[in-house]
Amino acid sequence: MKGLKSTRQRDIILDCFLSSDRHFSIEELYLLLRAKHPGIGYATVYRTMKLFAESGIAREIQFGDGQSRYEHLLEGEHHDHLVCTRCGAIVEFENETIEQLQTEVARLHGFTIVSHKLELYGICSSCRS
Amino acid sequence: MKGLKSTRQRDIILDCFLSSDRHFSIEELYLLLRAKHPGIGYATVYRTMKLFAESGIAREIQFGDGQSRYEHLLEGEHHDHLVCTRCGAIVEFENETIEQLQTEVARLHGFTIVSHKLELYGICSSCRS
DNA sequence: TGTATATTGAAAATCACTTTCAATAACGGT
DNA sequence: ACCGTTATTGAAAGTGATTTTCAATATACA
Repeated sequence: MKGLKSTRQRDIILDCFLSSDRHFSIEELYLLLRAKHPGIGYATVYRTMKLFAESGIAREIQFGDGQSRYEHLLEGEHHDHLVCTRCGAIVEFENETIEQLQTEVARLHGFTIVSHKLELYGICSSCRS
Repeated sequence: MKGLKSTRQRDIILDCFLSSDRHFSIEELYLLLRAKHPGIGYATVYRTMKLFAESGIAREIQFGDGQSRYEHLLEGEHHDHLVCTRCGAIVEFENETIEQLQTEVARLHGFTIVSHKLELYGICSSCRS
């Protein structure tokens, strides 16, 4: 891993983080970790996830609920999110056409895009029925 | 204004907010206000902007810098943002095709969209040169 | 194995907001 | 204009998420 020491805590956190597809908040991850490994500190989870984000293993996302969440970031993969505002369900999607249009819009305004954030908020089918 | 009492403070804040096209953070707005009107309190600015957002005069936006910002919200108007990560410049844009594609993506996943957030982060032309 | 350096956990600190509460100001009726 | 009711205000205290501090401990490498 990119210049990071391998420590017991980091191994445990990475393991837990990778073993689920959830979009973890630190709080959730911390509680889950504590269940199996009572010794791990709050600050360590924060620090470690931040580190993972910096080294490209994880991506930090915010859905406006006041907490940062982290998701896996696989090589070169990119996706956006659909968020159900009723039950909190999160669906990932990719749309190449939208991405192209974004680049085009940016170009028209003289910007070179580095990254983007697209989130669609709505009601999922099970909440609607 | 929608059931809101007109007070000296609200008039001043609204005036200041509307007199600029900036995407104000509360902090910025507060400091600007203090210059002319030393008596206005921090909490009042927070409360008032939140109120403006609820009554449809302003829209709250977040660019991931940890602070909420507010922009004017004109009747039924909607736009997204290009943000320069170097100088912080913000450009607004609209793209009907992207909006349509979003609705389509949501439909495919069984979602009914209520709102969305699209932000493009990059480097603007003057920062690039 | 020794040692320089990084990491850890607990607690305190910070940051952006929100709430509390007593004082003050608006609004509506008279 | 005056009064009473109710909303709004400012200062300070409180929140909740995240960060920092610091002494103790663990890791990597000579």
